[in-house]
Amino acid sequence: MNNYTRMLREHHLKATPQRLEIANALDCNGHMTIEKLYEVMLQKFNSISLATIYKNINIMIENAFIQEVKIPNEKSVYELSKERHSHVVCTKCNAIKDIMLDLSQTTQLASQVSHFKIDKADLVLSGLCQKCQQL
Amino acid sequence: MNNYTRMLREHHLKATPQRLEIANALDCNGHMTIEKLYEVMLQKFNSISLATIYKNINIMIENAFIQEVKIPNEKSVYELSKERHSHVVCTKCNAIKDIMLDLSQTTQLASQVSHFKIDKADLVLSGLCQKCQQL
DNA sequence: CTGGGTGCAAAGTATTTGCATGAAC
DNA sequence: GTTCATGCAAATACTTTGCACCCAG
Repeated sequence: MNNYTRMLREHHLKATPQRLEIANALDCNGHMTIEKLYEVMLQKFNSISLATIYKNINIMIENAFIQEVKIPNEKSVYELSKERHSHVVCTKCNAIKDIMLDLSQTTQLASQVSHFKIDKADLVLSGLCQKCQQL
Repeated sequence: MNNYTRMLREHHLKATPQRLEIANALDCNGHMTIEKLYEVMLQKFNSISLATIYKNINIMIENAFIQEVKIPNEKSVYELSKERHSHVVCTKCNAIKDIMLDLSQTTQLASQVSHFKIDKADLVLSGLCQKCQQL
């Protein structure tokens, strides 16, 4: 039993070939739009349906196997669930990078000011990646 | 010439009655979905078209008169442009609160780690508002 | 076996576009 | 007067659903 099979089962998901490939694609590419994922999946399953992609993305989100990342001015991308992290995106080439930042201070302060009980912080930083700065 | 007229013109937008009402609605309600905005607009303009809403929302975003706020698991909301701020959202009742947080340290650190030139930080904190915590 | 996943087609929802008319400046 | 906004209808894009068949466990 391979890794992805185990990972899927831990999230109460049957390990079908299609799902294994979604897991693999997201693992290799880091962040993918639905569109891009469909494109990649078509190479392995020439008759896969977009409906299958959507159904799987949805159930995988429900079961916390993957996460949706909403990005300003761009389509959402999806990534395998992992340790909490933030995202840096390039507004020119759309590159996306994961970044570990300690937001506990900020979150705590926000909690005091707003009187909310906060349990999640989604931060997306936008700018220019190293390459695009040079152009 | 009223305030909204001036504000619209500063953003190179003609001040039509429909646009003035969009500005007013967003100003009064703080954050609105397309759907909610359409609903409110219908009360003042019984034959307004959804297309008009979309066209205006889009051009207002292009001209930085308003901003889109993308929220995890929810529809996007729109707000008048103002000083940079973060958002706290209640996962139970969907309330949204603006909050001023200093993210300069975080942004600077992110910049060093990622080698990106960062010019924007979008932070959405999710949790329970004061009321929903008590239920 | 049995429950649930797949692909297909169709339906549903969301958003954009083209065009004739009308209003802002 | 000229430019651009509006409303309507149609087109396009995006996402979900129903169903017959098939596969993972």
